[in-house]
Parts: sequence; structure tokens; C-alpha cells
Amino acid sequence: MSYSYEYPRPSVTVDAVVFGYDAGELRVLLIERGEEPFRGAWALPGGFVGLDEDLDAAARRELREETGIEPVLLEQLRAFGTRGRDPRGHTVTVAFVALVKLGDHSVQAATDAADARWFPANDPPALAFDHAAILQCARAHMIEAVRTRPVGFDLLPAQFSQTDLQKLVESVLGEELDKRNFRKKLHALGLLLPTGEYETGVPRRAAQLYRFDAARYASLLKEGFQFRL
Amino acid sequence: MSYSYEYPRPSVTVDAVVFGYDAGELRVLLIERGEEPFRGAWALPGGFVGLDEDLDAAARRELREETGIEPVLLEQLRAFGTRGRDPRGHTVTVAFVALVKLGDHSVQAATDAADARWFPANDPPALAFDHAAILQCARAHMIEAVRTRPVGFDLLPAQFSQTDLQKLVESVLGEELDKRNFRKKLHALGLLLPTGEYETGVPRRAAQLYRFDAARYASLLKEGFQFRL
DNA sequence: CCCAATGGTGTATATCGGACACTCAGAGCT
DNA sequence: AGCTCTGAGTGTCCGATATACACCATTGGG
Repeated sequence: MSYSYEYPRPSVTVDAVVFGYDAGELRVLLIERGEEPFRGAWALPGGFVGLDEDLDAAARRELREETGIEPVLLEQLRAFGTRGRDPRGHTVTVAFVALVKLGDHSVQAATDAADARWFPANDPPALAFDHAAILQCARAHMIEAVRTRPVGFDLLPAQFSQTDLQKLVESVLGEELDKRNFRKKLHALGLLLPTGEYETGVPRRAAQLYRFDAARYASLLKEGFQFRL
Repeated sequence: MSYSYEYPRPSVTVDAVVFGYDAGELRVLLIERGEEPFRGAWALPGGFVGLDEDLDAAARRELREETGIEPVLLEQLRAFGTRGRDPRGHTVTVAFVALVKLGDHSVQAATDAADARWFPANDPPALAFDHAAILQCARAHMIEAVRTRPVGFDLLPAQFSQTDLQKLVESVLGEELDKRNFRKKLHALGLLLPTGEYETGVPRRAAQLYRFDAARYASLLKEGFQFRL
């Protein structure tokens, strides 16, 4: 099957920077390319957009096909369209950022992906195409997002300690924060619900576990509330 | 001439939201479409991306062709690719925001554009495609940008009064600011050079004119300086 | 000469952000 | 049982920042 157009034009792809959080470190999901170009290299999951397919639907589909992951939160980063970024010819890619709770998903490589694995987001391997630049841009996006929106809660399990959250924020920002000041702000937001439950199996005093009050956040937003950490 | 591909796929266009500032109001440059679809309707300037053409180069080219404008500052907003946004078939557009000093450019419609004119950015006419949504997004972008980056200086003439700048910021934000507090912050930034010249032809005390210290801003940026108004 | 309109200027107060250190709880080990 | 280790939990002070607020000066025009 083949299709004709009056003018030559770039192709459109989507790529997803999927972040997860595990072992105190921000991680990014990469696939090993099973096809040329860059066969055997690590890359962001993604692929061509189908005709009449929404961009975010395409990103979700490619993620599902290549890695088995179905993210809850997926938002557009921006388009990358520098000439020469794809050796097959000019392609414009629309990059997305997705956040997943690592425990909720097991990664399963398929279709174009020979393998799919989590890597440290701040120390990734060499990447195909211009994916290193896209990842860099996504990390900058996260630095902004983690301070101004409650994104941490999409990366942590449903229940988490205040320290869990702080370590995550520190990992994204790449800098350490003061425990008391962090908690002061956190409580001031009023978005944490104490569960009454505690960590188990830790060789020290167990930290209390909290839950994110999504309903309250939604209603605060309507009143012009601005999240800030 | 015709080109063939193995798979059907969306086309790529660029659209530019060009902002200017005049008569105390933020303005946006629109063209009247000279071709179907939406012939006769107002729309953002833009068009198809050529093969092997960078996205920003395409946006600049379309702007030049359709309106005669060559903006200094052009930055990507994001991609819009919702199915059905273009009646000709699926097209993905990458939207840009451009800022121009109104006095430096005279607008000249050509090629696909039957006309090109400035409209109030906060009260635009009905627009073709999903351009109203793109404009909305661009305005939100400006609200963010005007507080965190010295964008006002790209919209004003080389010399301007403090009040000019304040009125511009107020027009973008859609809210009024306190004169003394605004000037306090402005002076604290240390980015205004007094020119010693004054307004002329005004029926009141003439305001002193200033110039933006771009060199100083560039050097401050390297030291991790964050602009904030 | 008076009026209208805007230019230009400082202080006092509330709020926010950042620095900073100790005690307590619980698990594991001897 | 007692000791040790690790991280949990908690409040104050100070400096910086943001906001509210009012009057006189200057100029052109009528």
C-alpha cells in the first residue's frame, strides 16, 4: 500500500520520556531499538503517528506496544524538528512526558523494542537520534513541574512518607532540601492525609504514611490556588 | 510532482502567534485567508513545512511570505494535533510565539493571505481551525513569560518610559499593578539605562526614557540570575 | 491663572523563606 | 537488658521580600 501527496513533507513521530521513581532515584524508561536505524542503541519509546490519530493517543499506543506501560499522566513537552535529526529523512517528533508509579507496572518489551529497561534519569546511556536532548529538556520540565504542581504523587505509591516525597523532590532538583522547611511547606499546603499507618520492616522508628488529597487539590485549583514547594 | 510513502500520515504545518504592543494594548497579527478552507476567515499566519526545513525556519518563512514580518524573537509554544482540527485531513501544527516592535515593521499581506492586520490580543475575531485555542495558549504563555523574562523589551521601542513598560505588563497580565512597587522591582533588577532623554509632545510632565541593558542581562544570566517582576 | 493629567518618590507592615539542633522511637546486636 | 544505630519528628529567629498606601511637582492647554 502506498500513498501520494502533492508536496514532500516531514513525517510525524511521537516519543515519550517516561519517568519513574525507585530506590531513591528518578528513572527513565528506555528501549533497545530492534530495527534500523540505530538498531541495538537505547532510545525513547515512540514511533510514527497514524493517520487521523491524536498525538497523545499515538504516544499512548506506542508506549503500550513497545513497553507494555499505560501511564496515567501524559503531557506534551514540545516538538523537535531540527533538520537531520533522523537519518531516514526529515521527521518531526512531538515529545511527551509520562509519569508512572513503578510498582504498578511491569515492563515488557515488544514490537520494535528488543528490550525495555529503567535507567537513572540523571545518568542515562548514550541515546539514538536527538533523544539525549529531548531527555534533557524533559528533565528541565520536571524541575519546573515538581515545584509548581503535585507531580510527586504520580510517581510515588499511593501511600508514602514525608521523607519519600522529599527524597523524590531532591532527586528531581538535584539538590538537597532542609527537612523542617520542606515539611513546613508541605503541611501548609494541606494536601496530605495521614493514614494512621506506618512503615514496616525498617530498622528504626517507622515513619507515618500519608496519602495525597486529590479531591481537595481539585477544589483548591478552582479557587485559584497555586501549588508551590 | 507527487511523492509516495508506505504509510499514510499527518502533514506538518507551523503557525505563528505574533504579538505586538500599540496604543496601550497587546495586539496579535492575523491574516485573512485567501484560499480554502476557511477562505475569508481570520487566522494565524502559517503554512506547510517544507521537506528538510527546520520548524523555526518554516515559521519565519511563512511569516515573511504572508505578512512581510521578520521577527527577532521566535520561540516554540507546542504542537497541536487533535484529530479533525483541519478539514483537509489530519495535520499537526507546531505553534510559535513571536514578539515584534510594532514600529519596526509595516505589515504587508501576500501569497495565501488576502489581508494582514493587528487585532486586540484579548479580544480577537473568530478564527479558523483551532487557532482560537492556540492563541489562548499563547496568551497564557505570555503571562508566564512577562513575569519571568524580559520580554517586554522586545515589544517596546528601543526607548521607553517606565510607565510604558508597566502598561504593557498590565495589558498582558490583565490586572493593574502598583506604580511604586513596580518601579521598585524594576530598579532592583538594574537592567534599565536612563537615556537622559524625555518624552516629547505630551500635555503633561514628560517622562524620562530608558533603554534595556541587554549586555548586563546576558552577563547576569551566566551567574544564575533569575528575572522576576 | 487655573486646571487636568501624569511623573516621580518612601515608609511601615505583613509574609515568606531559609538557617539551624536536639530528643525520641524502634530494631538489631551482644 | 542494655547499647548502638538510624532516621522520625519538631520550632524559633532573622533577613528578605511583597504589599498597601498619598502627596507634591511638572507641563501643556484652556
